[in-house]
Amino acid sequence: MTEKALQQLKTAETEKISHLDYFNIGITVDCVILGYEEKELKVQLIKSDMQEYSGLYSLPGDFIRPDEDLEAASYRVLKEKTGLDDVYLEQVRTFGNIFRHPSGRVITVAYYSLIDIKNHKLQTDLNELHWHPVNEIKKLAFDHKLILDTCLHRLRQQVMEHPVIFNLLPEKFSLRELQELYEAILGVELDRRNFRKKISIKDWLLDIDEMEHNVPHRPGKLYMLKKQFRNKSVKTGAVLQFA
Amino acid sequence: MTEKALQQLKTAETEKISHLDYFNIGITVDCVILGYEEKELKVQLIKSDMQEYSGLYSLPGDFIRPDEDLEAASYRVLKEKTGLDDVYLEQVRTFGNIFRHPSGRVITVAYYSLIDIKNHKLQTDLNELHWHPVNEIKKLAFDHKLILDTCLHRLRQQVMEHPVIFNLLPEKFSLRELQELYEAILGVELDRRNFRKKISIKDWLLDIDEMEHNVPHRPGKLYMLKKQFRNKSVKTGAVLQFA
DNA sequence: TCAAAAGTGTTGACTTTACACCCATGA
DNA sequence: TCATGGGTGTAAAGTCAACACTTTTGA
Repeated sequence: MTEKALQQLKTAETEKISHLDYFNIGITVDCVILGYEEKELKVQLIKSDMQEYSGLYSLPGDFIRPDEDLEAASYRVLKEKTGLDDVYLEQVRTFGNIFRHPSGRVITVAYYSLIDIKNHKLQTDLNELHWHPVNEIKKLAFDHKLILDTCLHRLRQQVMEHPVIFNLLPEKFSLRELQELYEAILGVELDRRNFRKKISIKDWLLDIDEMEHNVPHRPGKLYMLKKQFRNKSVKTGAVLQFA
Repeated sequence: MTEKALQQLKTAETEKISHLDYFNIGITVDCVILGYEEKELKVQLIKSDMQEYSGLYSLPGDFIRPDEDLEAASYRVLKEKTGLDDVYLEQVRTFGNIFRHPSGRVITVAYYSLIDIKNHKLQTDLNELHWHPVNEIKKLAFDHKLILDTCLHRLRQQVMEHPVIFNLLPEKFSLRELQELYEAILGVELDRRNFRKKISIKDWLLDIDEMEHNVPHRPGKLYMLKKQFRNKSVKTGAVLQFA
């Protein structure tokens, strides 16, 4: 490369200046925080504090700080809203329609996370966030209904392929609880015998030789997810298919 | 809601001002433009014009304009680089590590698109973009190798579930070409008889009663993708599984 | 003793895989 | 006539879906 050609190359410094005009789009993360309780999938929502969407709920989110990674921003939102940090978190999609936010041009990166609602460290009264059954949500502020639906769609794909669903359950759970959770997420009924066969083939579970307590019927065995499958984001794995 | 409470709600106008500090992150789209030629999957790359990455290739991309949607930005990049507009395009993931770009904080939304290289409208000499076989790419500027790999991973998922692969082929193609393309993308060898059976079950193809020409062997029949499957982005569909 | 859920196998239907021969064409 | 790929079916293995009865516990 000649010296002249070298001079014509942009440097980080010159490009920074020439592109300053474009540094005027806001960028946020929005978190679809999902939990499971009373046989229902629930999501954390907050009353929108924008006049334009007064009365509607919205997803928790925040602007990304210039010195923070995308994942760090969504972990920060999660930590601020739930008090939890060691949670499953996954990027789903970025939403950037021009008029999606009344304050101006704001592009948002959507994440979903899976929470064990019964976790004793979970603090949802820190804020004005509350759990809402996802099946009862008809309308949200901004494009948050679309974001929620996109995350739920992704979640359905993920639970069929990876052992992520366990992030929604307590450490110890029965096969009935697990099956009911699959049914809640997928919106189908599953055959108990076939379900147990398929789960057993996966070899995800550890039989801890404990039983349920305080159930008004014959107690079931309790299981834990094997350590090697306790991931906080998806890498790879085999496919799980139900009838 | 009381009048006082109403006054405490943010308006779009007040929020815009309070958040101005955050409007200092650059946001771009990067396009993984894929084509298929000589039994190889290829991607369009340009010599990086940044001194920091001198000698390396990078993906085409550009800053998103404040008045343009994400998809519009990636279509614009595509149109500028290839001259094509009616192409398959899909968002894959957003990359936003703090130091991914030497010019400053730049978050990029990655898209991949599928191009018929033999399309007569394709103009790749408009720019300094050229086709590179994806299997020969070891290193790219920025985090573009990671972006490329992520897109290829998504592409492999998509071709198993949706009839998107046809965007890489000419309008009329033989079953051999189609099978070789699947093999190139998935990196596996497929059994010819089983492949044809599975494709036939999908009922994606129209037998147009034409034959190949100028092949040094018995010519095969030509097919077209049925109109109802000619989508320029993925919606839904059944799963295709190979041996 | 009743209600509720736990736990457990088999069969038939379907899907997937492995595999080989003759045919049509161009060189 | 040779080389190349086109075109086609079957059988065995594996997977999936449907289905019922006995057991255990708490109330």
